[in-house]
This record gives sequence, structure tokens and C-alpha cells, in this order.
Amino acid sequence: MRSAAARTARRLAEAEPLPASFYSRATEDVARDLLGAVLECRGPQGVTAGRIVETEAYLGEDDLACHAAAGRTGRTEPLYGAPGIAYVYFVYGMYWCVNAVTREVGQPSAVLIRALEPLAGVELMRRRRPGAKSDVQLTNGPGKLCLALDIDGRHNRHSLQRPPLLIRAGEPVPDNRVARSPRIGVAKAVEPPLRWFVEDNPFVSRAPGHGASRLRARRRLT
DNA sequence: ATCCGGATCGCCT
DNA sequence: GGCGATCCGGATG
Repeated sequence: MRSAAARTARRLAEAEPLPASFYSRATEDVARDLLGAVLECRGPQGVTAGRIVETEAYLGEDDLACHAAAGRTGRTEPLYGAPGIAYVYFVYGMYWCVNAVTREVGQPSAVLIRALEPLAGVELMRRRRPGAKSDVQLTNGPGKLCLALDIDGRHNRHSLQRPPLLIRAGEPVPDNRVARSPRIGVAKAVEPPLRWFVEDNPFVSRAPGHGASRLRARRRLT
């Protein structure tokens, strides 16, 4: 009853949090390297965690799709903070999205976590996402994963290196398993492609494996 | 498979 | 006043 998957989950659950230096780099590099890392949230109900399989880079004030394009405001303040803290924002009047702040203090950029593959606390996630028709729907989108892990405004500006919210090192994803595409839901600044995802992973928010969007969306790194 | 509207509200123009 | 870094359910091909 001790499957390889269970052992892997256990090892990842005990891995060290990624250090601040991991985030003090170009936002594109952080977005790519966050694939495979483990996002974990602890709360009164227990621990939930998942492997990051999809990310997007938001580059700063000159990136029209980045919230920092509006400049330094109450909302965007965390983006100007220390690399390695969380930027958690409220959208569409009902959802939260979580980012990891990158580069350096005063450089307002971040990586949006768009999808997870559940690793721990799946039962808890199911209770928090009663409408999900399958486990894939638990965390295959930025708003969904925040509901499943119970991430919200309380976590805004919180360090990602200690509980209750943290990102641990995980199994690295090789280049031949990584694909890029334009960012989702972004009308402005479609180029360059700033979305990274694990190819063929079923938990990616928009599976590029079907339909006409396939050729457009799928662009492997190697 | 794809398109569309509704929910719901903080934020910036 | 209008619009989102979204999600869901229903209609349409």
C-alpha cells in the first residue's frame, strides 16, 4: 500500500522552501523554474498542497497586462516588495489569485500560479470545491486552486518561505516537458508568450491537446 | 468543441 | 462608470 506516488508526495511535502534568492532573478526564469515546485497552504482544517504545472510571468510597469502598469497603488504595493513574498489579489468580485513576487525590491513583477496537480489534502480540496465534477477540476485554474487551498487576502504580502503559505522545491521539469504560450485572459501584450506549462499534464487550465487551439498554444522549449 | 452571459465588487479612469 | 491575470452553466454547431 506504499505506492511510488505516495513516496514522492511524502518527499516533496518535506522538501525545503525555495530560498529568497530563487525569486531574485528574471521573472521569466522564475516562472519556468517554478514548474514542478510545490505550493502548500496550512490552516485550521489541515494541509493542502500541489505540484505547480502552469505559470505566467508579469514583468513590471512596462508590461501592459501587469497590474503594475497602473503604477504604485494600494493594490499593487506588494509587487514592489521583497522577492519571495506572495501577491494575492481579488478579481471579478469573487475570486482570488496568488503570485510569487520576483526580481528585487522596487521592481514590480511576479509569477501567477495558474494550475496545480494535487499532492496532499485532496479530501479537503473536494470539500472546498463541491461543484467540481472530477479531481482535475479541483485546481486547474488560478481561482480554483485558491479555493481548493483556501488562499485569500490574508496571505497577501506573506513570505512564501514559511507557513501558512509556502513553496517547496520539487522534482525539476526537463525542457522537453515544458511548453509556452501567450498568457490566458490577456488581451494586451499577447507577445511574447509568457505562460509556461507542463506538456500533457491533465491539470493544466486549458489543455492544448484538443481542438484548433492546439497548434497555436503548444510550443515546446526544445 | 466553442461561444455567451451572469455572478459580483474593488479598483482605476 | 466600466472593466477585469475567472468560473460556471446553458445554448448552439
